[in-house]
Amino acid sequence: MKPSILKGTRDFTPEQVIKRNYIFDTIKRVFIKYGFQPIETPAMENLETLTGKYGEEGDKLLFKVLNNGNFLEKADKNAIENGDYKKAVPSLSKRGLRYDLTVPFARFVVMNQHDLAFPFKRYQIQPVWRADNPQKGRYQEFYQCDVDVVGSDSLVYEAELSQIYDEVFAALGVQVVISINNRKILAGLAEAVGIEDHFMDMTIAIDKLDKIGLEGVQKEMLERGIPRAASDKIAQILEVQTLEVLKPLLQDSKTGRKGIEELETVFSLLEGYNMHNTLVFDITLARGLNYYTGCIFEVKANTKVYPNLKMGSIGGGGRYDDLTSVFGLNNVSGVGISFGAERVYDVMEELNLFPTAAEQQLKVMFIALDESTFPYAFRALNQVRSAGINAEIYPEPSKMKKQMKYANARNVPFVILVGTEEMASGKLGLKNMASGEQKNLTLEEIVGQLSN
RNA sequence: GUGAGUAUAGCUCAGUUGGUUAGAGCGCCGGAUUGUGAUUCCGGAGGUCGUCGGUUCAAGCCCGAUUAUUCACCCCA
Repeated sequence: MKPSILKGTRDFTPEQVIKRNYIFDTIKRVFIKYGFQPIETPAMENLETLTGKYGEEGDKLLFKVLNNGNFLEKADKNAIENGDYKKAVPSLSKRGLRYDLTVPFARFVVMNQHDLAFPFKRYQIQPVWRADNPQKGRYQEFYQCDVDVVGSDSLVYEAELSQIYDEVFAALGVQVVISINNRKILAGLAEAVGIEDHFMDMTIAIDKLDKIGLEGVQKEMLERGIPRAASDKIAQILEVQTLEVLKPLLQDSKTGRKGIEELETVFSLLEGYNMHNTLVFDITLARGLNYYTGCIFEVKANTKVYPNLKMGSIGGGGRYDDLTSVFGLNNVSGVGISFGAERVYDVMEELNLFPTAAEQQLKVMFIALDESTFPYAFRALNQVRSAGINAEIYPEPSKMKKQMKYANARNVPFVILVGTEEMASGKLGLKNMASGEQKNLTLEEIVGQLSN
């Protein structure tokens, strides 16, 4: 058969894995620095745990796992005959692949609530799966890197999460714009123009602003049943750039005032912190997910610095006051952000931001020239390894040309040549593959040189 | 789920209004050089033109279907 891999999935070459780990390691280091602890959850969850948490669209994109054994026996035959596939699903599949890391985390918190110290700060770096059609920067299997805090509504965490975004992208060398808004401000906006019942429609439309423009947003709002007078007013307010200007406009809305106050607190906590990137209040930031209740975040590569880059958001998050309640634990507030590692990778690749040093792992390769020197070279290899140097030996003493070619293909910085002369003198040939320079040195001298 | 584009050597791609034996660059293998890779020179291998069907004297090229893939919409990281 012809080998192939599934749509939207990828194999990774050693070079790619090394680069991906560079991103993961950088993110992890910052998470740990801010006091977050790692957890892991299974790739598969009870389908029931996942369904209904991401809206109707999300349910469609959930990967469902077919039951084992004779799954037809227990299938809901009525539903199947009536063509009601949605109703038939629970009888055919009791498991699904996780769609994000937040819902499994909420499940985890509820199940382990008696063993956790609150506020509980966790990070989690694992793959998730979505049956979405792939396109640029979008895959069916991809990693998310999440940090969340549950069990506190302190705004200090919003401030910390902003700093985490800032530090990670500073460390990776990507210049970003971190946008921050507050769902309460959007709620206040809906209140101020009298369309509380169309709150969702309004946020979905606003969320598309950078894609379809202000007129497009107005059009979308009209299509979604928001009266023209209200949409005009909203459009007007969306042009507001600062909290100071916004404040009087939302004065009549208690929720709106609270949202502004929260953002002011976050900004004041961050006073004196030396931000490497841009953190901006952006009233047009909405985020589609409707479980957010407070501050919301989104990160994009800075288009002023990289005008030709075409990539959507590379991170997002926010506060959700009641995520665990669907699993039976009420009044536990959480706030968290996520890094889209795959998109960060694509951005860094496009901008050529990976350090070349990260690609080199093997330091030296031994080349034995004949059968009699091979065991000698192998023992020398072990000594080099004992000194903590990454090393290997070409598996057979074949033609030097062939061995050199392999070393070159492997991108090894040094080779050590071992022939009968070298074995007799105890001085091995250390060759620098980049410069071509070659010196005869004792094993001790070689170890000393390679240890630098 | 909806729409558009693409499918030719291991990779990136040419291929004329349909007309002899389908090409290039890179890579791969061998040699120049039996103790030196990357550079140079010489030689070589490698294709059911995604798949199935149709039109035609003749199809890589035209038509239909199908699969894969890319991009966009919806939604999202």
